[in-house]
Amino acid sequence: MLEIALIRTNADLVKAGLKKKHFKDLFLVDELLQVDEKRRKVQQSLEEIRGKENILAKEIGDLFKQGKKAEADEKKVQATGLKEDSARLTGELADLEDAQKDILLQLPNLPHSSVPEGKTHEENEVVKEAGQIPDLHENALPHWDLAKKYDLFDLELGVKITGAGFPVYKGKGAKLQRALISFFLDHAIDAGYFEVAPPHMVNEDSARGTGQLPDKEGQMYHATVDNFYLIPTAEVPVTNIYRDEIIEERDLPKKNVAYTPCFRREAGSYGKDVRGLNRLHQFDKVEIVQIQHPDRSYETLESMVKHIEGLLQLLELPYRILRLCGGDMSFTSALTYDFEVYSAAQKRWLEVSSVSNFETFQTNRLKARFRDENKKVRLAHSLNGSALALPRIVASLLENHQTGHDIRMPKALVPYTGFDRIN
RNA sequence: GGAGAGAUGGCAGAGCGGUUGAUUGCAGCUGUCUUGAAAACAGCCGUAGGUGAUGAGCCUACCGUGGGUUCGAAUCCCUCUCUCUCCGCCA
Repeated sequence: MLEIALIRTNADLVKAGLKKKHFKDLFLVDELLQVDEKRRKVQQSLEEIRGKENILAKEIGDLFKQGKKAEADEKKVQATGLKEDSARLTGELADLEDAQKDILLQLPNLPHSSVPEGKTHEENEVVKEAGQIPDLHENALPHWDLAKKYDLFDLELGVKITGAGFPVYKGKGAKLQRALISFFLDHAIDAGYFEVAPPHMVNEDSARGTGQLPDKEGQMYHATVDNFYLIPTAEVPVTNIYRDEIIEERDLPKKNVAYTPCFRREAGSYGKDVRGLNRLHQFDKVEIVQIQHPDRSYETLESMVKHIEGLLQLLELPYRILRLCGGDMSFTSALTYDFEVYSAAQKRWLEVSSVSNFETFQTNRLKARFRDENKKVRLAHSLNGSALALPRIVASLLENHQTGHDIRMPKALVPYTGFDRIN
């Protein structure tokens, strides 16, 4: 959620940013300013009346103590008269506040100045491409066929137990999951992240805090009896650790890493995008989250990019880093880098990580703040990134490292898997 | 799931219809003293919104949540949530 103060003082800047993000309803900004002005007027009149009511109430109390009942009753009549006005204005104010919030929730975050112009993913900027794309033999198999050949996971079995998009990992496939999770967690801990294992379900407040609600409830599984949501990413429970908190500046940055399964309904997906492990309803992911001082959040973003890049290098996968253009960025992000690995048998790039700086967009809604050197309470910046999401890493690991008679494991992973090839 | 008790500022803990945004203690901050520290003493010490200059000051709101009663509610009534104790069930 954008800060109203910024919109009030820099409406043109806000509009320019929204335009870069290809946000259509620019008129909302002016509408918001009008509502805000009206709201403040109503609030002022209401507070004036409330002030009078408070004074009267106090006077009545004093009169009663002095035993001057008649005078007190007279004041009571006055106070009752004020009540009508204040009740009316209270209702008006609540409506205006709702209207203001409603518009505010519709406005996406403003893009950072380094965000490239553009509307679709085709205009994303390739910042870097690295690693060797393997020259596979002709009968190289896509990962879903490799899974059958080596008995690594079974999607049909998942359908029987649950439904489409819920794979059953088996044997070395299952162990590979466990190995990757430990591998990712250990490297994050080495990089100074503090591990947390959060709940896999969250309440409504948390879902609202990170922006899944009110808009994206269709994306989440909902346990209606208890009104809990299955998390679509660890970002939700981990970032909510800092909801309604004020952090001392010396305690920044807060660096957390968490492994969780992620649950996404992914309504409307189809075709080659969902084949094999390309898109699932349940998958495992290790997520890194930071709460940082506004002056240092972009350095932090770069360090997160470096961390993720290091993981891909250790896994010996060909990858590229994209800086997303304004139109392709998420609603909440100010700057996003996507990481893609090349899946050599499918011959396509698969997104395995997305790392973003949200600046104060999330923390404004979360009320995640810090106390700066002048004792002033300010909104912190929040950042997060996948490090990494497992299924597509597995897909690309299997495809890129297949030899025809087995699949080689990258050296860095062997201590975790306990085997150096799948055959 | 059943019965009971409770939810107040960073923590502990008063208050139970009228200068209570809230006694007090601890923690924290500033000053005096000290070479420095400790101790002692004095002062400060919640958040949000509005208005001011992103200052001072002033105003309003907030004592788990949402309603209600009243001129006035942390204090009374109702709803929900959560915590604790006991019983039941259980990985």
